[in-house]
Amino acid sequence: MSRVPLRDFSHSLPMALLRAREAVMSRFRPMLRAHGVTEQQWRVLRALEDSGEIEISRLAERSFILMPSLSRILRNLEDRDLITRRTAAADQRRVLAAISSKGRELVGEVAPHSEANYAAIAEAAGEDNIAQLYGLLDQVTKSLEPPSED
Amino acid sequence: MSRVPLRDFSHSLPMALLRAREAVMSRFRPMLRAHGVTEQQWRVLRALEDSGEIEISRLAERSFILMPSLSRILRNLEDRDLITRRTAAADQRRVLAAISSKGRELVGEVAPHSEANYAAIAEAAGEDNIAQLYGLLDQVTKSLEPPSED
DNA sequence: GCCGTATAATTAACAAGTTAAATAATTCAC
DNA sequence: GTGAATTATTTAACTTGTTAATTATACGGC
Repeated sequence: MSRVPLRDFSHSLPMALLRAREAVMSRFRPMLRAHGVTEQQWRVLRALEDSGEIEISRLAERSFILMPSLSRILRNLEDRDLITRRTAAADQRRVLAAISSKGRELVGEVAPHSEANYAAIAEAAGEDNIAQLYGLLDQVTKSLEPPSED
Repeated sequence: MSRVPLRDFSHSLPMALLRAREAVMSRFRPMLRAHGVTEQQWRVLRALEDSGEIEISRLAERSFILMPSLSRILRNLEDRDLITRRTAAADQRRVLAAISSKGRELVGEVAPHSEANYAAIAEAAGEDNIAQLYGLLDQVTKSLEPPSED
């Protein structure tokens, strides 16, 4: 009575993705920490600088952070005067967030280090490997997304 | 005075890896939840079934969970009688963990669903895309790991 | 045998992930 | 216009991630 052999534990796709992500992020975290921001706080600041004032629901999509987490992160960043929040005049359910000048300053300080890290990573892993990886990740991600309901 | 343009926000490697992982995990989480385990608890149970009784430091490596998190997870699983813990006779600093019969039962229930999910994912994304992705992830991960200090 | 150091595991403290519930404002039907 | 259903955000509760500190045991030189 052969038991169904479980997939070799070390070869699961979620684990492989987690490992790769950790390999990348371990090169960023110390630098971000030195500037007093977490990975997610950095994602939010970067997204806000990109987008300008934006509804926080859309910010959640762009930064790929769930609303409950984002809510806490924005409270933190607001308390540190790195962002501002205000309710939209037209629809008072909506909240608009924007990066502050202090926030922009911080991004300006961190960005060069971030770019340097990306360059180092590209060099270590090989530009074309990275490019190929992007393509494959995008493709697999899209193919796994739930069938759009229209 | 052109400001250094930041990498297009939507195209960062950590984000791409995160998105892909989420696309995969969103197909597992509801099923695991229905059986009362989190993703990480499942990783631990699977690793323990694979390895037999094992030092928890090695368990941390295999399940890719940091020791403080693992400590809490093992307490939880032990409270639910899904695993057992004992200190090693030879070196009392070391703790050995093992899956219990109740834990094995749970794994037996969940495993078929897990396998079915993997099959569905492979079908949706394409077997060869997945295989190629594994290879690339492994390669990039290895190339980014800190130079071994020997 | 004793002391300093190293190692294994846990605990602490704070941030974030996940699911569900609660709040508040808007819209739509009537 | 009033009330039910909908939508945006926040809060709640629990689990995990991350870094630092603490505890307990083992080892090595003396």
